[in-house]
Amino acid sequence: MSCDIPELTAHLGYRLRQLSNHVSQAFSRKLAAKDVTVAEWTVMRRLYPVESVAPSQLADAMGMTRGAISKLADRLVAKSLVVRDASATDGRAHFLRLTAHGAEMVPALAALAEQNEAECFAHLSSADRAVLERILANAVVQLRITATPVE
Amino acid sequence: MSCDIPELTAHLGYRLRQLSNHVSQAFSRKLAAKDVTVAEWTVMRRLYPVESVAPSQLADAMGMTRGAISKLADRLVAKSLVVRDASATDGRAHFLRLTAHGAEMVPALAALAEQNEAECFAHLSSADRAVLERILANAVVQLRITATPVE
DNA sequence: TATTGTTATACTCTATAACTATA
DNA sequence: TATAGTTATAGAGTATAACAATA
Repeated sequence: MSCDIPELTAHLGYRLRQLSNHVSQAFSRKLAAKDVTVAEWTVMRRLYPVESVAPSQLADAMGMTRGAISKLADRLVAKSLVVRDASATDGRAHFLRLTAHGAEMVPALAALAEQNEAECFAHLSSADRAVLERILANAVVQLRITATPVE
Repeated sequence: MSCDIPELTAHLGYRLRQLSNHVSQAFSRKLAAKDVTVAEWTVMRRLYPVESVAPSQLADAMGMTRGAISKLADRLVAKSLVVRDASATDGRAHFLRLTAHGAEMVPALAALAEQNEAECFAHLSSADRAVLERILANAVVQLRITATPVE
């Protein structure tokens, strides 16, 4: 026989992706009702508590290229959720800022995030939930993961 | 203050996506050296132990549309890793099958999967690893997740 | 009519690299 | 010359829907 190859399901990476995709897709469907993608929500959530952020800062924080952030910002501007401000001191620099309309939407979107979280992890015992939280947080530190997930 | 919104990092879904993206992207980079994507590997791994599989079966098993499977198959055929056979009994039906070249590649690709798994989860204690395995496997059952993850 | 599979179209996200304007 | 940001291009993935051939 030629089957000395482990099953796909034997890999933690496979299981992780399976569950993560399910959770993200469920969230994506909820956000779609508000015409917002997960990437757009993540930007909005990051802009919400601050005055404004430079695209380059956002790119670093989210582990995306500046080109990708530019396109994301284009979509958010087209939806009137975000505006671009020119810097007063540096002719090259810009800042992204939530519009009043964008800021108003954040609590509702955050509620969808909470709802998704509740639905997807309702089956976990509180002990399992705590363990999973600890393992995931620790893995992010151990693997030196800095990027914000988008997909 | 307007900050009654939970941090992004407070969500299990966020952490899960962060780790899952890291693991998948690391795997994707390893596979790229062999000019294979994660989705292509998953198809190859599924074809490996069997004679042949219909595109529709593959679509169901992987949670993808038939159109998506068609495109994936096109790429695998273009790379001479897979061939399409016509069914002898049903003029509509086709089957996908690994070429000799494709089958030869599977063990090397499986080794990359093992290597990625080892690198990404080396920091886990064996107890944590067992717990994570149990939690993930149980979540897949509880949430009735049937699709093979691709991204 | 229903089913198999392909094809067309469109959208999101990704990356590299060329480009503009400014420092 | 280096930097900030945009834009162009290309590729992989997603989905819906139209289509051909066959059952």
